[in-house]
Order: sequence, then C-alpha cells, then structure tokens
Amino acid sequence: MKFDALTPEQIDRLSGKLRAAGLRSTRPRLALAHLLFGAGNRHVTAETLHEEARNAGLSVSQATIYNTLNQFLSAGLLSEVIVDHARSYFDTNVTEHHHFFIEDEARLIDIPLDEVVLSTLPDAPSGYDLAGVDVVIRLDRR
Amino acid sequence: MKFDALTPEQIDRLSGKLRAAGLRSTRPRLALAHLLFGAGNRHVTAETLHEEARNAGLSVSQATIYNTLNQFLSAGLLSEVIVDHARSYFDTNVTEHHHFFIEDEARLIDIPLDEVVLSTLPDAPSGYDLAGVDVVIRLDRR
DNA sequence: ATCCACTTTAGAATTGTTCTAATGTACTTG
DNA sequence: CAAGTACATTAGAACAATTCTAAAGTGGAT
Repeated sequence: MKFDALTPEQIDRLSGKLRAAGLRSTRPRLALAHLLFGAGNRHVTAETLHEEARNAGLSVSQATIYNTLNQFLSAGLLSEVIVDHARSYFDTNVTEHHHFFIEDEARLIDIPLDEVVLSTLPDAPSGYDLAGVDVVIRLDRR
Repeated sequence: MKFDALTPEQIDRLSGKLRAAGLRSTRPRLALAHLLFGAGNRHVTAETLHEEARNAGLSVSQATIYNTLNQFLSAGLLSEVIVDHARSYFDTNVTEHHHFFIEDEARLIDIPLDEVVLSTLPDAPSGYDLAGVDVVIRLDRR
C-alpha cells in the first residue's frame, strides 16, 4: 500500500479532506490519511500507526507521525481517547460516543452514543461549562 | 506538620491502617498517610504530594513518593483516575464514583455515584467481563 | 520557474515514571 | 534485647512516550 497505490480518486478525496481541514496535501499526510480514513473507524497510537506505515512500505519519521496525528486532532479529523497514561489513543470517529477499553490487549472498541444513556447528570459547578462527557467501560478477559 | 506533630492517637490510627493493608508502618509512610488521609477526600499527583510534603517540612525523596503512591494503590488505600496522560492522579476516595475534570486547572472533583445514573449500558463483548465504568465530565472555565 | 511559507526529518531534549544498588530501619527469633 | 533478615528509602541513572530544534525539502502562489 505505497503512495503510488492510491488511485487518483482516492487522492482527490483525501486531498479534499485535508484541504477542507486547512492542511496542505503532502505525500506523507496523504499516505497516513489513507491508512487512517481508508476503511471504517479506527483507533491508533503513534506506535501502531508508525508500524502500519512501515508495513505498507512508507518511510515516515516518528516525528511526522506525531506531528500528523496532532495536526489531524486539532483540525478535527481525529479525536483523542484518554484511557491509559502510557500512550495516546486517536480515534477516527469524531462524533460523540463512548468506549470499551480492554487493558490487557491495549484495545479500544467504540460504543455508539445511544447505547449509553445517562439519565441523570450533575450540574457543572458554578463558573464552569460542561465540555464533554466520557464514559469508559473497562473490560477484563473472562 | 512534621512527623513529630502527629499525636500518638493519629499515629495509632494511621499505623493500623497501614498494617491492615499489609504495609509496614514506617516514618515516611506515616507522614504521607497523614497528608493523604488526614482530612477528607483528596486528589493528588506525585508532584503535588511531594510539594505538600516539602512544605510540611518532610524530606521524602521523589522515589518514595512514587513507591508509596503505588503501594497504597495496590493495597487499595488509593484509587487512580485516568483523565490526562501527562500525569497520574490518585484519589483517596476508593469507593465507586465519578469525576469532574477541569483541564485548565489540572483539578479533579468527585461526583457521588448516585449523581450519575446510567440507565442503559451495552453488554460486554463476549469473552469479556465488565471491570469498571468510569465517567469523566470535562469542564471549561466559563 | 522562483520564492516563501509550511513540512519533514534525524536526533537531541524533555517529562513523568521506574529501576538500581547501596544504605537504613522495622520486626522476628533466639 | 541483640543480631539477623527482609523490607524501605534514597540518589541518581535509566526509560519510554512525546516534543523540540534547526536544517533540508516541498507545495503552491506568483
């Protein structure tokens, strides 16, 4: 899955996505965007994405992996999931939703928003606004 | 609030708590236990606890802060809250509950369990057991 | 085609945390 | 209650994830 393997249509689509987010369409960004957004929702860490890139025959530096993930995050193309302070997890699903986290496997699974119903929530303390509600369901292997 | 400032009653109480948790009652552990469990529920990071200890005239090494927090955690005297991958937060409230997190101030506030009602939860994927549900409500200064 | 701002990169730096191994201290046992 | 031993504490080194630096490269406006 080298850069050359992308069809002009794929390039146009990803390029457009980058542009729309205010980012230049560069070769490394296109390739990483293809890995990230090419098929369904994904969860990656800098390390897993870097390895995937290497396996796909791409040579991108670690710094670019970090830069790109952070740029995509600020641009709203990715969201971040905080479940583990050893590693940052990035999620291609940027709509509001929740997560299962399997610690043993360092693996995340999305939970659609409607599968978690919060029927009672406390008011935000005065002087503060609610910025988001994260529900993480931790799982153990049976 | 030096070690000498602890009354024999306080020492007995904290000592008992450490023993009950299977930990030797040592001078640094007693002092840190006093800071942690001396008054109401607390949230600390290694850094805030270390500073508090220094302010209290205690000289405990950074390594002891980390060792002690981790030992208290394994012993069930503390719980850990994962809201930020920059820092580990420890909570003296070891009962099930949830949190407000004010990112700007790096500050946590407990939410009693009954103030968050999860009326619908997804089933754990097959092969896995539910290990815990963490709800974090992120707040912004208005 | 040229230029300029933005990107990428290798490697150094930084940060929170853990490890190492030497010294010190609580507790057991004789 | 002395001595031994298992556990604690420590300073500093090591570590892992991430960010920074500054030099070389590239996209795209002109």
